[in-house]
Amino acid sequence: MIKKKSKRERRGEDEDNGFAMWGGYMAAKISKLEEQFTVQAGKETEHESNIFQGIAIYVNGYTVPGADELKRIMILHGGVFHHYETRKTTHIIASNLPDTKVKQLKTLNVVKPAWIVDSVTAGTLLDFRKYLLYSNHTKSQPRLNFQQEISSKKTIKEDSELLPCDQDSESNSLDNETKCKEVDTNTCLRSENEQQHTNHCRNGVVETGLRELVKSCPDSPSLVKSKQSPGSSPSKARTANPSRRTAVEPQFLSEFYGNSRLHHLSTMGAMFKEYVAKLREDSQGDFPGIKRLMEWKKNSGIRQDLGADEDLIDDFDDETFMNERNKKVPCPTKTIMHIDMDCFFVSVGLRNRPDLHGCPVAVTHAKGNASRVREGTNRQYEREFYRQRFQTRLKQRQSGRSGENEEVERKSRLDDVDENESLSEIASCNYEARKAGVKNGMFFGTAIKLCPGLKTIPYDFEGYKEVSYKLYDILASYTLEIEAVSCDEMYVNCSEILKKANVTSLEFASFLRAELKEATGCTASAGFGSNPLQARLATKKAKPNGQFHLLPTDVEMFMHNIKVEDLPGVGHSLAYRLHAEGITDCRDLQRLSLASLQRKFGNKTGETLHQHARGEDQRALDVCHQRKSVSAEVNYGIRFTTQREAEAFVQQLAQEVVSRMKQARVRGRQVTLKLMIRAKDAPVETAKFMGHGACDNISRSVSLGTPTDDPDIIYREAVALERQLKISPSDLRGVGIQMNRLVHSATSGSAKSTVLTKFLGLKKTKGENSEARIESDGGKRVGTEIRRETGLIGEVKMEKKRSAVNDKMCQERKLVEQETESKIKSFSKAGRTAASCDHVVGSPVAGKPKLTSEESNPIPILTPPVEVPMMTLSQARKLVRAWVTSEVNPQTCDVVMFTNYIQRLVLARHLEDVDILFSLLHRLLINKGRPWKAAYGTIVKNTQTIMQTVYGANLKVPEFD
DNA sequence: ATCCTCCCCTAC
DNA sequence: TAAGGTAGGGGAGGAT
Repeated sequence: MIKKKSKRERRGEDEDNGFAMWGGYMAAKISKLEEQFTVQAGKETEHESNIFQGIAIYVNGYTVPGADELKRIMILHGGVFHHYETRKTTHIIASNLPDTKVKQLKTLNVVKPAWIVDSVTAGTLLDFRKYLLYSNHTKSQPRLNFQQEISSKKTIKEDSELLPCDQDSESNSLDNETKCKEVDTNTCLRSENEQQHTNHCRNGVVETGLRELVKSCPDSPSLVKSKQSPGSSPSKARTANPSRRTAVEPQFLSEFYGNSRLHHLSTMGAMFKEYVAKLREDSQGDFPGIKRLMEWKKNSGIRQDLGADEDLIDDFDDETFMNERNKKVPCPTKTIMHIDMDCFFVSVGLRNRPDLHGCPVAVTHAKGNASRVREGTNRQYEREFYRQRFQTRLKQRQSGRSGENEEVERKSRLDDVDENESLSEIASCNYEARKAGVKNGMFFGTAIKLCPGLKTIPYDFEGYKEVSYKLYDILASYTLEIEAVSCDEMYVNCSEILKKANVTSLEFASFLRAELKEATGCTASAGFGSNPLQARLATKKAKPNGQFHLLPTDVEMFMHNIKVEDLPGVGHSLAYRLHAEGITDCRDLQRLSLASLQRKFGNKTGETLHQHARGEDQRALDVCHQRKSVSAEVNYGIRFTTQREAEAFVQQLAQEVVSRMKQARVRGRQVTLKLMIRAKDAPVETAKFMGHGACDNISRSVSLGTPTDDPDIIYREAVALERQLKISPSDLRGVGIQMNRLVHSATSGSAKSTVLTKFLGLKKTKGENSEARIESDGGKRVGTEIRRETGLIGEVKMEKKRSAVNDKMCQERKLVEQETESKIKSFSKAGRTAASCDHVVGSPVAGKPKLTSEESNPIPILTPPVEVPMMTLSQARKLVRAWVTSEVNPQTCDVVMFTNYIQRLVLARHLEDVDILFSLLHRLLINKGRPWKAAYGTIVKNTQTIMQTVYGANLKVPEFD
């Protein structure tokens, strides 16, 4: 991509090569930006400017562009990026913060990411006050009034002051009319201009309001949690149909991911694996932690035992000293440390809650122990269903195998909750709660019965991340022989540290844990051993807030009493099977021969059990991890009624997977679709609200000829697989897309994609489809009624052929198209044609092993691909403005580009942005001639097409008479 | 034997 | 109400 880029730059801009985007202005702007990034790609550390001199940001939560990108921008332009908020942080960047969080961030400036982006675009540091996410009057009256007003009139309107602050004031009141969105009447409401001006620079607030409003339009039946102040009533209208809070909603995916503990757990795990790899890459080989440790050791005087530094360790309980003698034993072999924060989520959550000190506390979404009873649910039935299926599977597995099997009772989590009690899960609970029998993963309904005094605290995902960074940063100051396990847990090869600082493992642990406590306010436990297994078991013994070194001489005895379920790799299922064999601890396990273990549990599993039972573990630390798959799946809130809804969701997932692949800089050669399907006879209404209930899991995969990160291809492959399975959409309970057989791109590490280059990258490969569509509309004047997807595809593709000879078509795009064709051919060769033109036009597919011809309905091309728009609204607005003002008549190429971008916004379900852009364009074109207005009509038409595909409805846009 | 696909299991 | 994700390992059974 970089090569192409420079070629383009040399060629100049007047050539309509598809890169000229929205006219000469665009090209000039972009090549300038690209130039910057090319330079930057070559030398990451080089500074482009010092715009952000003296600015230190901390990114809180999800932003566009993301934290990584903002970090890069900051570094590039002389600023500082903090992974967590420190005293030196000058600004917090956020797009969306709950009020409680804003309150926590009292004094600091919470600024929208557009401040950073716009400052770079402007080449100078803009006034951040215009980008404040919340002004001092967070719940300002204007907004309140605004809400009341619309609610009283049952009308939703959009404000013209949505125009970003940096815009000139050419907006006029006309906007107010044209942007009106009706809810249930045809009347539009204009709000007072004065009020709008009050709001003018509070983009965050206004946009949030808008987001909700736009979503409430009938065309996009959405339900977004309203964040209005109490008393404002629009939210009431929303709750009229509460059952719609499913994956059908455009915002579902982000809202779900934003609240899913498991999602955060996973992504943070991956994140810190990457972080360690990056630290290793960037390391200069200096480890200040070792110096600190040596200093401490020196100052702790003659006494070498741990009592030397009372201050440091008096927080720790007796566990700290439990095998104090160990420290005198020299350790000839490798020393592995396993370190793990104690009940991580709770610890982090309790940092600012001294009032809860000593109380049993759990982190959960539950607000109380009430669970609305819904018609058709039957928890006992579901529980019985799970039990029976488990037994059936067990029998299947045991058939053909020898062994006397005891019937062991298997507990279900549903056992201890009554019909109306909360099924919200406990993500983490502290040791006070554990004493009462509360466990992680338990339903709140169960937990509160076991521990009536249980206090609950909310999730704080940003807090977890912040503490994790501190944890990793501190550890990385000692060594980089680290294997990240998760956000709060890692293995560390300590051999070097102990040798260099001449300390014992437990001295190091004491020092380290005190340091961690100091830095994070949370306690950690550490275990040492000569391999990861031993270290891990040692940690288990050390917990909570302790440390333990399992010495080689003690391993044998130690292992005897370890329960099988405490061995890593032994979970519910294997533990059950072992128990059924009468094996409960490692002593039992040791009595079995390797061969018999392998016979019973499989080769590898048997061997692992055999070794682990003896405390053996040959595994080396994986310090530079490379991922093997990327996936996104949702098994919550999946309630579709139509195939179209299901496919639209698959498309969102494809997009999600792609953005993760891009971040990880990988492409995949295999697409796997994972579905959860309501089991036969399982109740339609699940016990858990929006849960998946009793399901059958199905996965189907497909190999591609070429590794891809194209959302379009992935989407089509996934949908092809889904169709093939012929599942009623209403029975779907979970959907996932996984990419396997990854190819890691070696070069892109330094050539990170940027806001604009990502955007452009898509343009270059994807321009042809939308161009075709434009041709089709412009040329044939297709009627206004909605075309069926199938017909559309055929049409589009035919038109595409014709458009290939269009002399407007740029050289480069033709080239790309050829490439695409050849790519397609290679797919066919691999036996897969879902991505090919043939398939798309609906003709039977030749040489297709899996799809029979009658199944191969054309898959709607929801092209352009659903890339999350990588340009901020503000940037897009500037470009539109520049486009219209710089050209006498619109160029086709630019129309294509703009349409493409708008379509992508629709696919990414950013209707609010689409709306704003249309209003802007409409306003700018009012006094323009016919060509411009025709172009506008074309853009609208093509947008409605994609609207139909995604939402099944048109978007209300301003029109010319 | 070895590979592939479709599971299942485990861990956080 | 509730936010049941995600990566990796491995087994069974069929294809080569």
